[in-house]
Amino acid sequence: MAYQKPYGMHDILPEEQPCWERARETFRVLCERYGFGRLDTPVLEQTAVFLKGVGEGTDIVDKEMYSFTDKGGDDLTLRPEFTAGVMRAYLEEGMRSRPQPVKLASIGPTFRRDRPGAGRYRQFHQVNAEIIGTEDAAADAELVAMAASFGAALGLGALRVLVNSTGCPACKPPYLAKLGAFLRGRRDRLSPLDRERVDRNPLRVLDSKEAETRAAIADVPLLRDDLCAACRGHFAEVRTLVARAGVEIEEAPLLVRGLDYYTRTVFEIESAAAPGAGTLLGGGRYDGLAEMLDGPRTPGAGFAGGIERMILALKAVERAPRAPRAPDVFVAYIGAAAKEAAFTLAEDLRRTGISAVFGLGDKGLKAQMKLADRTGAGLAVIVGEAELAEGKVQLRAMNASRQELAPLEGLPAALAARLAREAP
RNA sequence: GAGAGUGUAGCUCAGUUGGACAGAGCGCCAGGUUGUGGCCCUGGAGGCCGGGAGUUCAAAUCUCCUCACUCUCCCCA
Repeated sequence: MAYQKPYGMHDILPEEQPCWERARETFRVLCERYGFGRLDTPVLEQTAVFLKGVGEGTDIVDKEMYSFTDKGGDDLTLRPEFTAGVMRAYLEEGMRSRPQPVKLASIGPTFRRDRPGAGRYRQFHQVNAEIIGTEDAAADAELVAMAASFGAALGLGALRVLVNSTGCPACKPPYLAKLGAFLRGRRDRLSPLDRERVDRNPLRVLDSKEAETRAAIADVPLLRDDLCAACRGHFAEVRTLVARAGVEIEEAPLLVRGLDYYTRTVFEIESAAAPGAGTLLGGGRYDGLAEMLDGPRTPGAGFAGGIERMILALKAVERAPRAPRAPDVFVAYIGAAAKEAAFTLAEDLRRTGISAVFGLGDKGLKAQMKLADRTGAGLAVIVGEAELAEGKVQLRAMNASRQELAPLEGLPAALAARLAREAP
């Protein structure tokens, strides 16, 4: 093979597109229903947007970004996530002067240079929704409910919705000090990997999957018990509202997320049926993000979902994915003299709104009919020189193997009527 | 970044203790019907056996390196 796709990236072939369209369309409908406006930001941002927004010290910034200097000397980075760029746009485009909060939804490719695995790619696609400009716990609740609805509407089956609060600048630092002291006290009982994390990123030790660590920290102090009154109340309201919305949640006191900007609510949704697919959707509140980007204090919350992962989960639940849409009509012809008339007919059909595939390739009728069969078209129009002389064509119903003569004149309109009648 | 496994035609895979031109099924193309698909029959195209180096009289088969994929870990979507 001469050339290969970049490591960890993938081609999305035509037969996979129905799943993708379903994911995109489901998200679009949901955004409309929840009142989100669509925002498209550049795939590239100034590197500083992510350095400041996502945070130095996070895995994403330290080792997973695709950064480069362009020919003009600008430091640019392929977005590893949406939120920082969306906030940058919110600030730069003056969205502070719109009615608050502003609800923004995005969808597109994101890039992280980590080790590829199942449902994990270096270029992957996310859906993203942000509510910027309010601290209201109802915003958090709405996002959790929306993320869960998205999974349900896609048909992902049973989901686990994990929710936690990571506190605020008032209650988190004291807790971190307490946690650090606790962990340092039993550093020798932690796994080697977690020993290093004690100083670098103590919160991450909490959701460690290493057995020895889990055993060692069974009685670790939880932030849940040390939240300040405001955070405690906020978290309680989020849980109540989500529950009222009929979404079942699990409190996950050990859940932390790897991005610096999270405050208060964090949540993750995974498939109960396909736990191997990893986190399907995840998000939380980021009241400090705007200030990290040198903007005025602006609260916000959001979530992102990995489309590849959701499709993976979808396939685990439903094994007969929708087939790509077949054309309505295949247009075949016999003899060079009929080619022009057939080609013109195909164009006329398309202008009438009928999907038509023309028998490309100067093939014989047999080969064209075989192609017609493979495309799945329900109807074939055969333009033959003999019939053409009388202004007629053959109209063949592929499934029924029946065919009849039909006038070429007005055929598009006649077929449109016929297809409308046969449609469910 | 760490560990393990896999890599033969577009796809799914055979290929015996290293031995002569590398195979099957499906798919693709063509013919069997001057102008008709699905089933059947016949034929054809398509592989430097992931790539490179080495061992050997001889390598798809053994060794090393490299690339890609899969699965854990890490991290997350």
